[in-house]
Amino acid sequence: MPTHYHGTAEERRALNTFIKLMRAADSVEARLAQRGCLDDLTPSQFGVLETLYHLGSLCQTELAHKILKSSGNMTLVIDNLEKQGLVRRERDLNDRRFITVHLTEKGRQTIEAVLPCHVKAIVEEFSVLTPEEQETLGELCKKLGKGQSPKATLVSSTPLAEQE
Amino acid sequence: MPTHYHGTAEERRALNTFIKLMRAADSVEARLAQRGCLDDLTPSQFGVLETLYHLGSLCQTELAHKILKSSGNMTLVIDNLEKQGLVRRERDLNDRRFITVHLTEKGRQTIEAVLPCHVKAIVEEFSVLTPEEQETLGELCKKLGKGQSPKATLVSSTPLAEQE
DNA sequence: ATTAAATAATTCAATATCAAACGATTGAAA
DNA sequence: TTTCAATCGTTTGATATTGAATTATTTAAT
Repeated sequence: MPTHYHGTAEERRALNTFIKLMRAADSVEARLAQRGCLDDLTPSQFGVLETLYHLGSLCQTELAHKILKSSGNMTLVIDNLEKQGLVRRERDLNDRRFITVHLTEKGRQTIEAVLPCHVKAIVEEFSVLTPEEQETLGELCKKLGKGQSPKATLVSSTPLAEQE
Repeated sequence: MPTHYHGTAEERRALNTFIKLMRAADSVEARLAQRGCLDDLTPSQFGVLETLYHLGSLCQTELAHKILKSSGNMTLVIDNLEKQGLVRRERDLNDRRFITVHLTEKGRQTIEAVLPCHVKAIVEEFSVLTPEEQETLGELCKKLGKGQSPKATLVSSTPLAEQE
């Protein structure tokens, strides 16, 4: 029956902050998912649709970079979106290695139907913080995220709002 | 060629904070993973081992609750840990519905070998923030995470450090 | 005591996710 | 021009993840 972690004050502070950060991110994400705004779309699917909607057609590698997933994963996500008729693949004629992914009309309608509800939900989630607190949180997170390697998550990494 | 999201100031503030929060969480998590401290352990596997190490033997439902995953998922994660000889299942004799999961000697050695490196990595990640900034970040995240539904992530949800 | 509701773990189907290996294509170097 | 390196997308194998259905067991209610 071992006891809990004990370390220096510095270690405990970092660990506590780490845990709270992760819990906050997960909590918000889970509650957003539970609201059901995203309907049947998985987070990655939503991320792709939203990215295409806001940035226009992109190739798969760019898309993977935007939602910060692997290229192999992107193949599957696009596959599933294509099955649902939400996106369309188009081989690039200039450079046949590339495949451009387009939003279909149905895809556009889908993202437009989902977006307002999702934005509203996010605003509600953050309403527990004052505007100033939100600014502060944003600043601190930015510093923390800045590190060396760029990585982020699904929905969160999409250009829903601009990163400065 | 649609443009980016435009909304009220309130909406943009919430969206920006949301994105920065998610990016920060993902960045930190990804960089921690890249350091390779966790060796071959997946985040969930690490979470289970660490929870057992710090809290002692638990049944699967408790374990699932601790690392905030579904019970179905827990079955698989424990399966894989058992294959590696890191944990051991034991049917509860008083209530045969329960299965207690124990850390094996090999499991204990594994988590003890991995933990110091991981803690060190977390401290390094958060060293971009001053102690005060870490406290502030922790406070704000706590408020945000407090919401109704409890949810968190793998490693982060483990009792590495105590939640107050 | 028998039945009904609740709970624990498992299973299943679908999707996600990565890393690594691979095939196709392109562009640059020899 | 031929070859080589780089890049793109796909495939594969392993693990994760959820939600829903299922089985086993226990507890509570009748």
